[in-house]
Amino acid sequence: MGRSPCCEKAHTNKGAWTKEEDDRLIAYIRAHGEGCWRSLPKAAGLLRCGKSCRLRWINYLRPDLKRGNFTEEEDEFIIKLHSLLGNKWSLIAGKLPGRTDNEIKNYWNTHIRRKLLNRGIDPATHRPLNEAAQDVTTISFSGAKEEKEKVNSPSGFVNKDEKIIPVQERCPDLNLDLRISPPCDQTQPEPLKTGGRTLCFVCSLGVKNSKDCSCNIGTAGSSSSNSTSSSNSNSNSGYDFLGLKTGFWDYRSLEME
DNA sequence: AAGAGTCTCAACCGCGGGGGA
DNA sequence: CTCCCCCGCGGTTGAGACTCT
Repeated sequence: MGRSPCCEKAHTNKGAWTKEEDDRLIAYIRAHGEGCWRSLPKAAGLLRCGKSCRLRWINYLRPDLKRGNFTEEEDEFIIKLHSLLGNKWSLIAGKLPGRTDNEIKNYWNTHIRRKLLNRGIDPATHRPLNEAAQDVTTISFSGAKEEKEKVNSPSGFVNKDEKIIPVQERCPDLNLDLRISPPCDQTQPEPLKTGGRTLCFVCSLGVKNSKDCSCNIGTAGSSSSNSTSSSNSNSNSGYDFLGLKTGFWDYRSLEME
């Protein structure tokens, strides 16, 4: 059972990289370029697996990396992107030149999470913590006793930080918590404008030719007939980013997936 | 000064998806 | 169409650094 290992573990180094290993990796990639990580270690004379080489290069050795502290602007940008994209660290990193997904993920978990909590904002949903207690109906397959625990909890919001005492469930193998709530923010964010034209959020992120484009700039030249969700959704209704019309990604609507 | 506790972040792990055979 | 290989992603871990008592 299980997957075969990505490489011969018995003959590979693990743990922190040495200066010599770094130098070998840099020299090899400078000479041959990135790619084919599987065969790279052998070719470069490294006793590492390809994944480890890739990670080391992308997260630490790449010449275009911006080392150093995150600026306040970057903080806010990450928060905004996270509210829209969730834990899609690679997508977020793609919008922050010189930053890596791993770096942003670590920074989120160590700094921004706490920052948002201090502001009274739930980092997972980007909603006020006390607001989350209201207007959320939880349909739970677990016992009524647990439901009572939730009601009595200060926030009433269910997440892993809250110690909900498990009780015997009616369906021990099935744990589906479905929540229904109204959209958080009924007001639409102000669309960006460039040169007198209004950009939808997708275009403002630099995504080109997206079917989710609602301003017809990013999709200019492409047929609009094949887009049922975006074409009929947007003329006046704000963003339809990834199929969501509200301009605010409500993760609770996705939790049941 | 030293031990305990906490924080940070580089690195690892396992999984899912894309693409070629 | 299916299988297999490889890449890339997100979650997690743990060693070292830092702070507190």
